[in-house]
Amino acid sequence: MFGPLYRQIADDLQRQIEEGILAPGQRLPTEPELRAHYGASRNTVRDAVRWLTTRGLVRTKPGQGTFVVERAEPFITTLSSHPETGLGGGEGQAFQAEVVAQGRSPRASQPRVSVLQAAGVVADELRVAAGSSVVSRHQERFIDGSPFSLQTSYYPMGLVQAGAVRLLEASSIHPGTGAYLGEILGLRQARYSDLITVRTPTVSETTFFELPDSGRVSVFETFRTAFDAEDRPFRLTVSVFAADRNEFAVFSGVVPTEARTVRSPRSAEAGTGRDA
Amino acid sequence: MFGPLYRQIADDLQRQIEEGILAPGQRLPTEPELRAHYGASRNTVRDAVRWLTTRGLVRTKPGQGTFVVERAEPFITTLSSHPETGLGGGEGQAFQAEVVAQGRSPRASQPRVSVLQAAGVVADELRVAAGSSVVSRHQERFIDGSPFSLQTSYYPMGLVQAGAVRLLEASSIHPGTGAYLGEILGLRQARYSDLITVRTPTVSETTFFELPDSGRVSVFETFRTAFDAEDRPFRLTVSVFAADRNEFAVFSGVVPTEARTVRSPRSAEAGTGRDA
DNA sequence: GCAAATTTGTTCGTATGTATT
DNA sequence: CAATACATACGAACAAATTTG
Repeated sequence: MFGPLYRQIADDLQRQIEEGILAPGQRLPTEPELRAHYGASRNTVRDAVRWLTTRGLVRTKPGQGTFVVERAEPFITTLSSHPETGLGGGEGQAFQAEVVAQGRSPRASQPRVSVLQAAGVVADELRVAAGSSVVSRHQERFIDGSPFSLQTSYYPMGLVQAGAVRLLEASSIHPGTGAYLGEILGLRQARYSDLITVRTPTVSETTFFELPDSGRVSVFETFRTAFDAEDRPFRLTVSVFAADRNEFAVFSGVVPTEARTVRSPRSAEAGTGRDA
Repeated sequence: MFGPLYRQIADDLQRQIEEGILAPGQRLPTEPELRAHYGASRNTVRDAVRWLTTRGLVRTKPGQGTFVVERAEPFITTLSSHPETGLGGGEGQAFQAEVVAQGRSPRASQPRVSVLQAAGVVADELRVAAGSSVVSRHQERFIDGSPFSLQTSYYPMGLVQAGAVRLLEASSIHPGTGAYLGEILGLRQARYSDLITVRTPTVSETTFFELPDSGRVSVFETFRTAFDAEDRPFRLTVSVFAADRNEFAVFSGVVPTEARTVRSPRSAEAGTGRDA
């Protein structure tokens, strides 16, 4: 046996978790029990448990115990546009449809609408002057009751002045904001570009997604800029997803409709030539 | 003042880092110095430093000290296909071109070629029987000398039997494997699908990417399945990237060539309505 | 509703080991 | 080899959260 004692204990517990001896959701032995079992001090067994916590294998709850984490079945969002609707994953109607298609149940909060001054990415992507007004529409989204995404769309105030006054309504626009803009202004989403990043969550995101306080789970942040037929940007949508329960699919080229299904590769990890 | 003492110390150090009082690369005060400064025990200042370590703000080096981490400029990989070449980011020639276009310097190791039995995702995606032979071509990629990605492509052995014997060569295939398959077998990549996931790194990935041992930085894993004109899969490419220095872009719809540039939104984060 | 028991969280102290300069 | 700096390990006490009686 080699390495520090706390690592040996952590490795042994990790092995038990991976072999299913300690099943997901199950409580680990308490600190005094581990202490007796491994003949180590309390601080050392706590170091071992912390090692597992940092790697997301277990979660400690004060007053209750330490539990093996249960991994949620990842939800797959399609980022490329659907051939017919031109809509990509996560957007209004596409979100609802995609969730239902995966046999799960979507819910979205009423939008929180505000008018603010464009700055940073918002001004850059919408190509408006910094300080000019933009409409922000923010929604919280849930799947099967669990927090799924935080989404904020920004529209230049010019769209409202041109007649799209419902952008300021603090309620969902049926059948969809895109359709509404097409109807009122003849605006058509000709293309869009997505940028996907991963970063550490903010405090409010940690709260919303119920992430562990360790900073271990990061969030996906996608920036989607939509362009009209004249290639002018008219919307920026910033979405945030928890990285531990979301995956993204992208299709390129002509895709037969029946082929547009994906499943997570996680359930069948063997055979990729990875090490253990 | 509220919260545990170690958090107060950690928050104060974090503030100093964010305000630039402690610049990237700079050494933090030593444990005895922090101990004197904050009037806390050594274990407590160590808890504070660990808090920062877990969140990736600092890095401890035995015998040297604790240092503020320097964040590498993120590299952006385009996942959607290029209108002309049909190639997506990360693939052979596209990788070289994209890196150079961002003003950086690419390098790839010679491929490690092996023949193995298909299993799991590989068998599923290539639609071959589990246990049948597949060719695996593995490469390590570097940008500006830093480890960038681990990439493994899997081809059904049937392609070799049909005449594409160079797939077994343990050297790069010029001008590209895709072009070679087109030349020899008339195989054309009509479409592909990508799946993007984030997971914790394996041990060998931690070594290759020189990731902190804290398990904090996760890796992107992309699964790209390429299909021919008859919509049969002929290649699966699994790529792994460090999540702390990579981003992905996706373009949909008709995209003017001059619009196909992206920059990271990280440098201009203000104005997205996020909290601090 | 309250009190006791259980379980993890925080903080101190001390000693020794390992890596680097 | 010596000095410096972080890593590991032990012990002890009290606090906070939760469940149970």
